[in-house]
Amino acid sequence: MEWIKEEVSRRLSALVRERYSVAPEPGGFLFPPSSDLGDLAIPLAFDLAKRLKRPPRQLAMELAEALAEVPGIRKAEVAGGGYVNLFFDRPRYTKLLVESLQAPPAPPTGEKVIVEHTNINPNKAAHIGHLRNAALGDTLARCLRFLGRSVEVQNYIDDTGVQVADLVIGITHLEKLDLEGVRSLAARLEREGRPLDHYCWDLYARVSEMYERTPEPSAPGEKSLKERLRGETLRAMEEGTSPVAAIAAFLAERIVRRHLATMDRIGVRYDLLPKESDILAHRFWEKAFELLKASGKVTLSREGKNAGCWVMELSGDPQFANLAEGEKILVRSNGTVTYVGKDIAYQLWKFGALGLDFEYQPFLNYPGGKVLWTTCKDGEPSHPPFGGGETIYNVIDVRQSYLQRIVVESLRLLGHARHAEHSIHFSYEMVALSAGCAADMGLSSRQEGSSRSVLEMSGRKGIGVKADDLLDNLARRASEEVTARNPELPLETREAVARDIAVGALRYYMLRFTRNKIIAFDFADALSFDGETGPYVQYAVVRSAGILAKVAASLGVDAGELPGWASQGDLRFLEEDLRSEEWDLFSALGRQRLTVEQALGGLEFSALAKYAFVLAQKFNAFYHRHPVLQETDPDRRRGRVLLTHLFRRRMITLLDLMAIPVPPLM
RNA sequence: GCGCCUGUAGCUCAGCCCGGAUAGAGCAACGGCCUUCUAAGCCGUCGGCCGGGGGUUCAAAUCCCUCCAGGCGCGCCA
Repeated sequence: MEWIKEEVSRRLSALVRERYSVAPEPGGFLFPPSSDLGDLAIPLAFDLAKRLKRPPRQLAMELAEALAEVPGIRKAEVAGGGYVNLFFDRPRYTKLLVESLQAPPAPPTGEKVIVEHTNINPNKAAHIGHLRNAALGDTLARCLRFLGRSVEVQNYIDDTGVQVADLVIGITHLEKLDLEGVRSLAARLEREGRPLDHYCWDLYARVSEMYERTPEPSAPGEKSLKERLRGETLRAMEEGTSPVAAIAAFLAERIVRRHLATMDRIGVRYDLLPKESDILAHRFWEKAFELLKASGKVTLSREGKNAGCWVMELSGDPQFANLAEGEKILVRSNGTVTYVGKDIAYQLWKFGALGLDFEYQPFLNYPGGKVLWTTCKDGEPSHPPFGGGETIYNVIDVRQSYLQRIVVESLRLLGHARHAEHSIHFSYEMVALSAGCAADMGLSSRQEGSSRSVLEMSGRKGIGVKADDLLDNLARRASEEVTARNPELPLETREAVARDIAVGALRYYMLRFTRNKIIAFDFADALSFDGETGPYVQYAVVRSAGILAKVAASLGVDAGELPGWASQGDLRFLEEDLRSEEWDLFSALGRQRLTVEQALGGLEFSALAKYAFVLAQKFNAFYHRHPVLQETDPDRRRGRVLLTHLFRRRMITLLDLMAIPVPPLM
């Protein structure tokens, strides 16, 4: 696809310049609605018509005449009001497509990209909203690598925040446990097979309930129970030596490991876990604060509402117009730094613009040898380089847009205009529970009656669907289906296939919606394996393997020899039928790279999912109508084997970008 | 109040950035296809004032303005 587009673009530019004496504009390409209308459509004549004041159809005729000469183009037709539709030389295109399979992947370029995603507070189990974040972030990282970028994936751990503090309060005040008690609780839960993070999900919700039950302080100025407990606990956590701090550290680490296990189930892994406690310990904020003060944009507010706070001046953007006095507080009047402040420091470090670094140690070894590192106090002298990215993607839900804007703006204020340009907030809408789903769970959604109503999940209230539970449900459903179809297989095999299907269904579901659409989560939708779903796509790929295996067996050759055997055929039969399903699939398979580039350009990975689905649909249409094994014409038979092989190879690559596994059977 | 997002078939969504060919899928409903490479499949039928109005244009779901409905954000929380 690429070679032909480049050549056509070149010809068009030259033609426009020489014959019509106007500046060539990078004209777009379209794909005709169906491949019998052509393989590539050029709407350039419409644009020229406007500029030259000539009828579009006439111009299109002239363009078509010139383009018919391009090597690789079989013919050029004028259609509609003035489209030029190009028909590729099908055998030639197909040969090039097959050759492209041999091309080695591009080695990573030196320019480093950092993708930060997941970022779950380590005080409760991951829910399906976190799965959307991780699936998007992971697909982004995989696509960047596919296009040859070198990528570092970070999962930021807020191990010193109020959320962890609240959990600790639950342990110490509701469960009345000390450090030893927590350890034995964790051990007991493990023996019983109950995940610690699931237990904490409930406990955290109980803490919120307790706060709500407690009456407000009677005297003005008196602190509420919540404020008092949080204050005490956070202070103890910061001091770092108290038993409370040890409880917090123990729970946070155990829960992080649980999150990593959950994410590993869906194929998501990380390079580094930067911890908030280490941002504080390595004095990142102090350094960032110096820089901010030196810039003159951050000053101590002496009067008004924000008196006693260090604030950053923000103006010139209507979004910031609502800030009290046009300033954003970075340091509170009690001397503590806000979340935004810490995030500015972290973002500076990610660009290598802070002048400080963390210390590092391995956190765990993934099966297969990959090491996940974490920041720490006394690190190992030798470690891979972290941070210092050229471009940073922060995968964070859309509700944080405002804060992300402030962080980017602060980079600009510090004179890092280029870094500001390369700070990308990859935002997406939340996952909420559909009205029906909420009702099933005994909850009521905000607006009864309205079909679009949803219920926002809330970790604080314990409202939501846990990631593990959804995955378990999917695997159970898949297992039933696999067993119904393959009762003779050993249980172990059936379960392994079921796991692949569960992951495929989940990853596809999380990707199929555009990112600014709220996912109204519904069990019926998420557990469906029919139609536009992961299993539909997986099934097509599994079928392709089945067909290839049968062909290889009937020929008495090894499956590996099939591509060589198949490419010896004469592909001219593809030219015979304009509406050939075979050609339609070959043609679509050539758009893989283009699709990945467009998905990345628009940060819209639903396009990738859609493309995989369309390919699967086309493959289904193809093999239902065109038998491979029974075909008697030797060239067609080889051609169809080639097509099946090409489909399989391309789909495996494509599905890997979304971490959708390809099961050995279904 | 200000900012952002959403509104397309009964339901869930593509298409909108960058205007162009009869507005596409999936689910649901209905009717067909398993003695022929796995029916998680295939084929067909039904279903649309593209939220309303105005404008720009040869051409608008797509661009501009405006209104309506819904969601989110705007903390010395994160």
